[in-house]
Amino acid sequence: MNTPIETKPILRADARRNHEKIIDGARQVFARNGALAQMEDVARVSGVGVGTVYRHFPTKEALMTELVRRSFEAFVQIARGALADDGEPFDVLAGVLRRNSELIAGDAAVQQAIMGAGPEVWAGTEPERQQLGEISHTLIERAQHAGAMRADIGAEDIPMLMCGVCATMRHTAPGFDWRRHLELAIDSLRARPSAEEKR
Amino acid sequence: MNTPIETKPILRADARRNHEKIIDGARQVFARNGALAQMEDVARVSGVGVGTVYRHFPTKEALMTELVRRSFEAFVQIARGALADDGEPFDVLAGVLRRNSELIAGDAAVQQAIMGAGPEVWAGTEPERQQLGEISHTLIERAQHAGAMRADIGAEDIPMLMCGVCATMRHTAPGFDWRRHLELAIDSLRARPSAEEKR
DNA sequence: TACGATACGGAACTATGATTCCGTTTGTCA
DNA sequence: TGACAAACGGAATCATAGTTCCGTATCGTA
Repeated sequence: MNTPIETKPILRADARRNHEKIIDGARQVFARNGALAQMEDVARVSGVGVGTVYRHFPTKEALMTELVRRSFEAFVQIARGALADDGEPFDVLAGVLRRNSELIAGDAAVQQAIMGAGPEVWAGTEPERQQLGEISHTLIERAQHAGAMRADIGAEDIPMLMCGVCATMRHTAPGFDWRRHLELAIDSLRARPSAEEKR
Repeated sequence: MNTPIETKPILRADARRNHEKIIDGARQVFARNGALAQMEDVARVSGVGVGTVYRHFPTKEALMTELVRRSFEAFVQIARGALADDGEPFDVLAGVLRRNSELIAGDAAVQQAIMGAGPEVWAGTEPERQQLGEISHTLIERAQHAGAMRADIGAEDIPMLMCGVCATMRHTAPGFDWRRHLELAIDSLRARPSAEEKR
């Protein structure tokens, strides 16, 4: 249970180069195919052999986890930036959701991760989700304080709603429009003008 | 392209009996495991051999499609029943969503179908979705006429929102509560008391 | 009851795709 | 530049799960 000071072993130049190539290639393949991405495809698109992919990532799931984790870091950055935005608090929060949704929309693996497919991937993003939760909490409090947001909304509602929007992103049938779904979800967070008596 | 009068060949007694056993068994297995259900499991739970399952359903997907189609029939029944309900129109619609959601919550295969996993399954429920759409349309019009529902909501928004609720059902992480998600979705359909000026 | 058609069971076959293994190549350093 | 460790490539391996096949059992009928 003690952490043995994670000494990353200093990679050889070609290995370092390949590591980048693999992450770039894998991002493309996983963004398009989500968890169905195939390691052979990752290798081909990355311009290396499968063996090399496995030298850098022990399993497919570990690779996917790393990719998703990086995306979550981006979401944290965007959310963190919004903390400094002194616009109307509800709109600031809505803006974060809209911007992060645009990123999510381009990556099937991230969509699946948010939807909870794959426990390992979900667990691997714990720290980032933790941070997102704290930032959301602040943004929500501000919006509630300004009277623009329902008082009974908590930070934990946001991932749940985003999970739903992700499901719509994955749906190809006509009538499924994730941007519309997102706007409806955002509207569901708004305070109701004459509903102050909500228990 | 002509329909050759679908003469179902009159099954032998044991075959008819097995057909029921398979549907019952498959319902259990698919309800628990969704599309990950295994044909061997279906056979075992049904008390027949795999060969027999395949005699009755040509592929796993065909079996799943039939199961999901039957569930959709139940949704249609519930929705149809609501047409005769002369309660407050918005609540009538909300009631349909709540009751159908309870059914959906118990069946992973149906959740996945609604989320659009598997084009064949989705396509196989076309007639039922068609009927649901028509009924929804009526219920929505009534609620809008009563002034309780946003004017810009259409029948096609319902499956989209339900798709989102299904995603939450499948999520096991803490904080994901599909009933809460559903209530938020329902709230997003309500007319805003002082938002008559919505363009 | 005997016969032929139907239906059954489950072992065997296949396809797919993740992962491993090992002979070869490349980078680093003395 | 030579030696050795590190890293590579990709064929081979392994596991899983859908589907097929065919010898056997059962049903319906004359």
